[in-house]
Amino acid sequence: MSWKLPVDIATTAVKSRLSRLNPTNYELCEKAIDLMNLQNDYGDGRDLTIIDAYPSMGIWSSALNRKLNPSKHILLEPGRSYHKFLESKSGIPAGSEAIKLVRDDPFRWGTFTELVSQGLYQPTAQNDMSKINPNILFTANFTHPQGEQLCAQYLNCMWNHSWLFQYGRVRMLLWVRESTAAKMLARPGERARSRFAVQCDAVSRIKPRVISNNTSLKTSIANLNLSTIERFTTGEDAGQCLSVEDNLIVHSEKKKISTSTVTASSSKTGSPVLLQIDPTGINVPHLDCFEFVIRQLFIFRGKPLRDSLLVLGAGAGDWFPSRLPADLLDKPPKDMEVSHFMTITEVFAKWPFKPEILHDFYDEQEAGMTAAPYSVNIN
Amino acid sequence: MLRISCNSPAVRRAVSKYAFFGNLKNPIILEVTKRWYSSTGSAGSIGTARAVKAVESHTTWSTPHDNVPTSLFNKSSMHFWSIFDACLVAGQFERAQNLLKGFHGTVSIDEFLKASNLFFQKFEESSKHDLESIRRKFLTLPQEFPDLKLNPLSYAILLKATAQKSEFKNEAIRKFVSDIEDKVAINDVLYNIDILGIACVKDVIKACNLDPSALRTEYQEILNIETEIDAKVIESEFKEQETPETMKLGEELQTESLKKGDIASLESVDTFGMKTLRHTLIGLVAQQNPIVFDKFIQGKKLDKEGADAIFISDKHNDDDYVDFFQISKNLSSEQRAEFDQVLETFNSERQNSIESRALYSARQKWKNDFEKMKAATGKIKVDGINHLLWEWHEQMTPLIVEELKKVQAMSDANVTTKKSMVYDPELETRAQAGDRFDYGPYLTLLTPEKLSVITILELLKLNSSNGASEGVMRTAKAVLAVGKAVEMEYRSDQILKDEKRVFNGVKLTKNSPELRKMMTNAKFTFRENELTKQSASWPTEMKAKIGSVLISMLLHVAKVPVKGIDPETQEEVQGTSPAIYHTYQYLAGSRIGVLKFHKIIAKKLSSENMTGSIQPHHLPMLIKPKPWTSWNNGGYYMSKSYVMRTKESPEQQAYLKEASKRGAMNEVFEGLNVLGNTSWTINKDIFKVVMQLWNTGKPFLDIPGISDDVELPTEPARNVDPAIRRDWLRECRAIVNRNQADHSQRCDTNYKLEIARAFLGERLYFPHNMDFRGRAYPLSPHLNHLGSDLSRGLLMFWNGREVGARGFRWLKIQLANVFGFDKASFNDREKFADNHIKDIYDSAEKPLDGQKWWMTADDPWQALAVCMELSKAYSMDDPTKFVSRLPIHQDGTCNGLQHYAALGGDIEGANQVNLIPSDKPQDIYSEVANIVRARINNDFENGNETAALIKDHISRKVVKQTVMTNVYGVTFIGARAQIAKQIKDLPHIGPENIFIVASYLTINVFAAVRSLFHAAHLIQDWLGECAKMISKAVRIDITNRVAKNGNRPDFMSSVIWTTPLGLPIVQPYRDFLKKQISTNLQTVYITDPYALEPVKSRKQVSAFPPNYIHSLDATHMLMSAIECGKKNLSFAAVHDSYWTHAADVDDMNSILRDAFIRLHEVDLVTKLKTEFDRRYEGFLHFVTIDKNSEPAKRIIEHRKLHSKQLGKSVSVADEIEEERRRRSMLNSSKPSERKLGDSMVTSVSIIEEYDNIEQFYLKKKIQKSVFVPLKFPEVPPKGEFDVHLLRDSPYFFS
DNA sequence: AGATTGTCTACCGACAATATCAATAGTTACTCC
DNA sequence: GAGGTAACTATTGATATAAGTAATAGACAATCC
Repeated sequence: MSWKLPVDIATTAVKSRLSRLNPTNYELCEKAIDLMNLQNDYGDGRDLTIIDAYPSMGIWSSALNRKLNPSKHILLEPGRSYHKFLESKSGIPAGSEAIKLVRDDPFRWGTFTELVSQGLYQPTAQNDMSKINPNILFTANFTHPQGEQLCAQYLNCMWNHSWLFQYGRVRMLLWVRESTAAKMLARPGERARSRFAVQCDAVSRIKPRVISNNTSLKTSIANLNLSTIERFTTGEDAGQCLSVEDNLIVHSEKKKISTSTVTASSSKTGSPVLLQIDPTGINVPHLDCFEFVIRQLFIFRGKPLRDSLLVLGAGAGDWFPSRLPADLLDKPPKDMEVSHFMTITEVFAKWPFKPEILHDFYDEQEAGMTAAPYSVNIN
Repeated sequence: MLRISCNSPAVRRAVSKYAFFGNLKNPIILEVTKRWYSSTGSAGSIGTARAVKAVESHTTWSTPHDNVPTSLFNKSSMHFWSIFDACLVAGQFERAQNLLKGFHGTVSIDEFLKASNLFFQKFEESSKHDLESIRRKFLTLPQEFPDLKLNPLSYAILLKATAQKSEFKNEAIRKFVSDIEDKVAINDVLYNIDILGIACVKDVIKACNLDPSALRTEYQEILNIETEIDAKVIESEFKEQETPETMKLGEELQTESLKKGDIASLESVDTFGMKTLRHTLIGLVAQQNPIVFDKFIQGKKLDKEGADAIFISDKHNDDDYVDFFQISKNLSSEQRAEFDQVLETFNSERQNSIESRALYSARQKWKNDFEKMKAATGKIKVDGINHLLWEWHEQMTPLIVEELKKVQAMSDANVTTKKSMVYDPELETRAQAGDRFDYGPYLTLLTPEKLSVITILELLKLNSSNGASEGVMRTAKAVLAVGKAVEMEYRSDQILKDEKRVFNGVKLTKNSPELRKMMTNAKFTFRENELTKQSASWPTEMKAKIGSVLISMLLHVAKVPVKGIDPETQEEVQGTSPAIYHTYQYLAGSRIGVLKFHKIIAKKLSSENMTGSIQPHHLPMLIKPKPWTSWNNGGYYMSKSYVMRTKESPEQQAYLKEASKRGAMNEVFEGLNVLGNTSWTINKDIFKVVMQLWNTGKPFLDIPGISDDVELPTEPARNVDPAIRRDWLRECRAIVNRNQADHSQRCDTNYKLEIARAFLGERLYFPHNMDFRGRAYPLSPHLNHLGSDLSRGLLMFWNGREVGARGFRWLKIQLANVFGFDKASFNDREKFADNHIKDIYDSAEKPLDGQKWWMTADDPWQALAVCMELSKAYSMDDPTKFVSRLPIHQDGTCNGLQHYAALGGDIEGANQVNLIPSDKPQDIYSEVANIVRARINNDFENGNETAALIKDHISRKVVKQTVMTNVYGVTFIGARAQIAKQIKDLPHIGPENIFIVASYLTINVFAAVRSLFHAAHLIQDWLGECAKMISKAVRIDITNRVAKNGNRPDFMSSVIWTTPLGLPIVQPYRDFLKKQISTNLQTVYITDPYALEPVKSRKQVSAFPPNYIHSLDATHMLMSAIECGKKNLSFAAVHDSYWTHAADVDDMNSILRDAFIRLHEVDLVTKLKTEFDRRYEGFLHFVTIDKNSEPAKRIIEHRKLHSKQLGKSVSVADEIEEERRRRSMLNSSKPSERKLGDSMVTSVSIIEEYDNIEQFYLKKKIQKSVFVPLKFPEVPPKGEFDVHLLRDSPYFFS
């Protein structure tokens, strides 16, 4: 009951308003899956459920399906124009219970709770926390404009052990824009080092598995840092990642395909990158504080901590300097490791005058307007 | 073939005929003196190129036809004037001279002379320079700039120096006069009294034995007073408007006097005004009412004048202050007239004092409280925050002094470039030092004390402004507000200084009120002098820098005592925390800098006594506002006020200034003056009730209670479903939001009440100015009659009028109106009051302990006020003899639609909005609801399921907002949101259906409104269409700047029109050019107002119809105001709600009807079209036509050809250039060239060959962008409605 | 140059994102002819 | 002493930031081949 390649996508124009970058190179997909050695973690797929968000035409999905042979493969695809590729008539074996197309938008949290409540699958919490959750694999195409937001939110869930991560260390395989990947992968000291990357580092191991090696476009911060590419191509992590021309990731013959679906790299956001994100299952202590600390500190990402302490709250200048090592105080946040932030968080948590509300409730839209002098007098 | 150049004299005459219509003066501002196309110079590319360059060097407005000068709005010149002025006043003459050098050559010689004279003047005034060095300067400067020719003003400055600084004055003067004889006439020199000062002029007259009658006439009067007085010099009591010593720069002085405490200065000073007033009152009152008199004699706090009297006294008991209102009220009418006049004189000095000394009094108040607190040791609880403010102020001042020393050092070192700034790299960065070079001169313009007080006051005020959450405000806003406040204060100082220059040494010798009045008037005249009155406003970025320097100092020192737990010992410790700190917040991924008040401070600000924290130019006035005489002259006396709120749009300012200069706005000024001359007082009875409620700290009516700590719902566990957490977060946000809204409302109310308290028993006035459409607003923001129900309830007219029978009826109708019972006939409304007599008594007598019927009203406070009046009236034997002070409102019913109906002559529409007489008011909202209901029932019968859901829930309320906003051009989406909000709580419509139902309902409401106001919509559409054309049109007399977008030109023309009263209106909607400016605290992102960017076409279009209508309703209001002023009615207005005494309502009603008729007797729309035709004549309109149409094909061909000629692809600029060449040939004087022009082909000439090019217009798909000559659509046909009918329509305004 | 993608959606009173880094423009200092 | 260049700084421009979005329709501006 394997899933064949969809109908000849090269001849089918797909009209879509969701501007995703869809990997269309089936062979590449298979290669990537082999590289990740997924079979190792999921065995014969008998106990595996794949939750597949935004599969589009299902090229990547079919490769995954073929390779892992999951007992359930749930496709969450709200884009109507894609449905014709994902319905039984197109390559998917008719009557297959294993492959289920759900037309809800994975953007809504409700979509996932409904999967459970409607009995599409019954997740159980994982026992052996030393491994990746063998029963659930989450994959998604987050190359559309809201994709990065979803990445960030799911990562947040990882911190909170909510959403799928309440079941344990659920792996995520995400196709994201290169600009997103660059943010997530940046290491201390790199230009793109961001709050986002620290968050990733804190709770997961994250690796790019397919990247584009089109170095001619690698000037912007939106693209993967050259050193990152090197790291995964020729450097320390060589061989862990496929580095190909971007037209090999999407489809080489884009002329025949409607541009909106299969656009290759745009200079702004880059070509699609496949990320493998393995949660470490760690519980970050003082989560509220940690979130606050990194959010605030990254405002002055380039200034030595010593000079930007005030963003942590009024009077921070009196509390921290004596309680933190001098070399840490001299580091700017962009050069810090997760452990550094942890140290700062520790001290912050003990601070008696730390700001009371750590969440950012600032919201302009609805503020004011109540004291309107000549308010609308409704009667 | 259509020819554009219909610029014939005949047309011009036809146009100018419209300059007057009806009996209304209507100067259209534009005056075309030249043919526009020849204004760019000769034809041919070379000439054009040169012209283009000249044009680009300064701003151009929307159109060349209006002859509105641009030169003053040149950015670099603005910057020059502001920094030049600052340097001079700061005494940095080296740098100023350096600036002057740079200025030379970049401007006209006149402008340069002005600058040089300013230089001379300040140089002369500086104590640093002796006569010799001044003389030298007068020699060397003209040497350095040979084209600089001194004028009489220059000599006046030198003369003044000579007179003042010579040892043998008379001889020196005589010598000087004879020396300059051949260069300039001495009378011309003496003409500059504003420079010389009265004393000096007299010296000269005496020394040279001149004939004073040859001098400037308006000065004769004041000179005469003096001459008279000089004979018998006695001691003058006139108090110098001296800056109090403690406000002077210099730390020795400051610490010294601060330490010893100024209590003494607060003690009573029996001033002249006081004496007069007392005298008068003794005279008046002795025979009349001994009780009032006694009270007055014992009046404890009146002995301090002006600002001190207003602010320092806590008017908590009746005995704490003198109740002028009570006094006046109890006098007989002749006595009252006399008293009122004396009060005016008395108050004029107090007003002066308020405006010039308010900062000082605020500071005194803080200090008093501080010392009171210190005296009461042991008592930990201290009310208010004033003692804290005092501490901040005390600590901040030395920091400013420190900073000023650095600036002084810079000046001493004669640093003239930023590069040469010296700084200590240990302490600050190069950038900081560089910033000091920029802001330094400005900072020295005020004393450190003032700067510190301003900073504190501004921040406090900002906290109550909208959008500030609990103690949170945006840094950018704060920084600019402080900068602006500093500038304002500087201007006030300058005004004082100018006044002092003129009156220096002049002593009043006789204490007659008349004399003093003359003196006061003279001072108003001379307050502005030729040199300083045009001073350019400070650049925004400078304001930001100044503000940030000051705020960062305050952040540094402002502390608040807190209790905390020591982390080590776990003991409770007393400590201090920063009172304000700077941080950042995120808004949708964008970082926003904010300043946060410490919680303790924030709470105090929302609840406690704020006396002493209000800026003077935020207060009502004690005397009649200075009448408006020009765009920047009127309103407050000491602080500069502007007649229009111009949104920093230079084009608006330019038009306004020009109109003001041409005297086109005198009627507008007159109307505003009427509004300003209406005298008010605080309704003490209401105030007492409010205070009783307020002091509980509990919520009442619309006022939220003092918020305790925000209670947020408990945070759900982290690992719950994200949706739950999201909901929680949302809820928190909502709570925080509500809280912050409550907070600012409470702060705002606090301000209002403090002002009301301060003005208890006073007579007060609201100076008014306008928004850019001409609608009038009081200048004082907190407490005014435009404000909330509470504000309105607190105010009443100072003068009383016996109501009479009709007035009594109007008083009752007013009650029904404020209860929302305003849809009924007058008789029914009157009955409403009669039926509630019991309630009225109960409410009036026991507002808080009775049935509280008044609280059920729509406008409870105003209702209570009416109840109180009515109960007094009812309890009189003859209620018609009751003297009422309550403003009675007459509101236009859907005023916007009234104007539309009148414009369109739409009978049906006119009927709906009460333009046509009827025995019962029409209620348009109900009518719309009815139509909608009918439509929906019909659908329901045809089986529409959505209709079934909503059919029984269509109320007036559901449709009201949409009908109202329809006039403002609400879109379908917006209207649907409104309706969704209205129906979202209907239980039987599930949340999932709200959207569908709302959409369905909206469609029907729109349809109903359209059907009811068909004609109105035709006009609305026509206005929109015109606006669209204008904002999509290009001028061809100048080269358009290179568009960002290659295939679309930048559209630079905004919609401009003139109201029937002659007010030019310029829509300000353009892209802004925003820049990041680095300041001490953070960078701020601010707009550069002097960059004229392309218009926001969309906004221009959507805002024009409502703006036009509003400009008409503003006109109507001003016309009515003028008439009411002539008839001596007390008149106030809230846009389309006109107020007067009950007794005068009938008069006002007839006046406002007449005004409306006069306004609409003329075909305003046609007139507008004529104005547009004229103003935008010759423009090209950018449209898209069908690509496959014949003209499109021909144009494509032509472009190919053109492209070949150019050797590159044709840009829009090229195309415009080509057309310009053709037109200049067509208008050439040489027949040969004209012939050439006739035969020339451009893409526009191709278009012109088609009579009806509109047929090819296309919005979709296969389109081609082309230029067509701008041609406004014909106005929609006017209907049969005769506007005169409304004279007899009782409910037109009701 | 034309299709596609993105934004915005009621007037006025009452506008407001900021830190950082790369690239460019502008200066000064210094060398060499 | 002129000219040129290296070295440096100031200015300008581009970009990331956070992290529920929410549905609908239609015009218009911006962007990307």
